[in-house]
Amino acid sequence: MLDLKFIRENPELVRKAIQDKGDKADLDGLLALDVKRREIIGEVESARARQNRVTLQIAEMKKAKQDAAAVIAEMRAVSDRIKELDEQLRDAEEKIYQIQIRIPNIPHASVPVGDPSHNQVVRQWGEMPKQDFKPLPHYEIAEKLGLVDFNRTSRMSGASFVGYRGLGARLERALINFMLDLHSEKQGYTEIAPPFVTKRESMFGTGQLPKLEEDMYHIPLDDLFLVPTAEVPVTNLHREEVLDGEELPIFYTAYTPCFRREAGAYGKDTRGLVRIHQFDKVEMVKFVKPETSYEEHEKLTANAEEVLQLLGLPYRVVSLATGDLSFSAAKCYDLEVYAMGMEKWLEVSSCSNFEDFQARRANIRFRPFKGAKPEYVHTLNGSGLALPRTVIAILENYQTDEGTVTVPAVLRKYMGVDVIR
RNA sequence: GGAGAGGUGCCGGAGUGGCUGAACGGGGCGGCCUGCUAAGCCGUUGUAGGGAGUAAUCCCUACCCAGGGUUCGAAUCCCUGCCUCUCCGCCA
Repeated sequence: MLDLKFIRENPELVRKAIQDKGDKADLDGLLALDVKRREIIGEVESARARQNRVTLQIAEMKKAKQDAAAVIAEMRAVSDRIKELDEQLRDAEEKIYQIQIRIPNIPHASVPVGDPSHNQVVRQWGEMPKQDFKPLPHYEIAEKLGLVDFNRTSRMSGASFVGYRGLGARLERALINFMLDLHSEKQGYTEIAPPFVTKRESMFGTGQLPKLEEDMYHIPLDDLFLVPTAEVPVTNLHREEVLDGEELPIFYTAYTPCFRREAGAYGKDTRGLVRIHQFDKVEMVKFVKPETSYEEHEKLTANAEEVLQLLGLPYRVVSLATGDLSFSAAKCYDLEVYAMGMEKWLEVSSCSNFEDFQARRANIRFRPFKGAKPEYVHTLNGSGLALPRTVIAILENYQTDEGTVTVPAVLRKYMGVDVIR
C-alpha cells in the first residue's frame, strides 16, 4: 500500500496511477476523511493533555487529603468527550484504511501507459520451431502417451483439476528439480520449502487480499488460505521484521503447488493444461535495498529467461502496460513461451518489482546501517517457471512425427530417459 | 484435542492502579582517562502521529504482543485474538 503522507502530498500522481491501472479507488473520499481525521486529532489531543495535567493534580490532592470530588466530576465529562472523539477518530481511520489498502501501486515511469494492447515486446529469444508434419496440441500428445489424466481427475476433483501419470508425473518432478537446482546452485538463491497454506494477514501482506479473495481457496474452519503462489509464504517469511542492512539482498527460491479458483475465467483457455485450478510453480523472491531494485528486477527476469534458454524453448519478454499490471506491481515483465501445437504465446512467468508496496503492507524493513532508522525494503518476485505451460511447450515443440517427444537435454538426467514414448 | 505458564525497550530482566517512556544489568554510540594484561570512569541510547518554525529545534499526544473495556487516571484490573513454552492425549 502507499504511505498516507505520500498520498496526501501527491494526490495527482496517485489519481493518475488509479486511472492508468483501470482501478476505481475512492481517492477524493480518502483525502476528505484525512482532513477530518486531523481535525479530530487536534481536538482529542488537547483534551488529553488537559486530562493528563489535571489527573496529576488529583493525585496531589488525594495525597494532601483534600476533597477532589468536584475535579473528578469535571474530568468525567472530559473523559466522556475523549471517548466520543476517539470513536470518531477510529471510525475515520478505519474508513481511510479501507480505501488506502485498495489503492494500487504506482506504475514505474518506464511502464507503457494504456490497456493491455499497449504491452511492449522488449525482446525475443530462440528459433520459432518448424516441422514438416502437422503438430498436435499438447492435450492430444499427453492423451496418446498417457501422461495426463484429464478425465479421471476431473471426475475426482472437478473440472480444471489435472493429475499426471507415468512419465508425465516424472516430467513434472524433473522440471521442479531442474529449476530449483538452477536457481539455488547457479543463480544464488536459497531454497525454501514453505507451508502451502497461510493466514489471512499473509495474503494481505502480498496484496492478494482484500481485492482477490474470491480467487483464493479458503478453509473457513481455520481461516486459512491455500497459497496461490509461493510468493505469499516466501515474501511473508520476513513479515514484521527489521532486517540488518548487511543481510540484503536476500534471494529465495521455492517450489509450491499454486491454488487458484480462477473465478470469472471460466470458458477461457479451458482446453488441456493452459488454465487449471492447481498447478506447480517454482518461484524466485528477492528482498533488496530500494536503490538496487530495478537492477535486481532485470537480473531476476534474466534468471527466469535462463530456464527457458536451457530448455531450448523460444520465448519473448513483454513489458506490461499499466492497464495489465497487477494491483501490487510497479513494473512487470511477462515471459511468454511459444507453443507450436497451439500456435500460441503462453505466459509462463511474471517478474515484478513491487518497490515498497508489499513491504509496507507486510511491515518488512531494514536498517541501512547501525543506528539508522529502519526503511522499507523493496520486494520482487518472478516465476521460474510455472510448470503446466512449460510442459505444453515441451510436449508440442519437442514432438516428433512418430508421436514421441524428445526430452530436452538438460532434463535427461532428471527423467532417466531421452524420449517419451 | 485437554491442562498449565508466559509475551515489557537492541538483548536480559524488574515493575500489580497515579510521581514509570519505564529500575537494574548487558550491548551500541560519544567523551575522558590509562603502560599493566580484551581494563576503568562519565554521558548518551526507541517509534509513530499532530502542531509551531526557513532551519537546527521545540511543544503536545500515543505506544510495555494486538484490539476492545473498567477508571478522574492502566505496563499494572477485565474480555477477545495472535504467538511462544511445558505436560498429557492423538497422529504421518
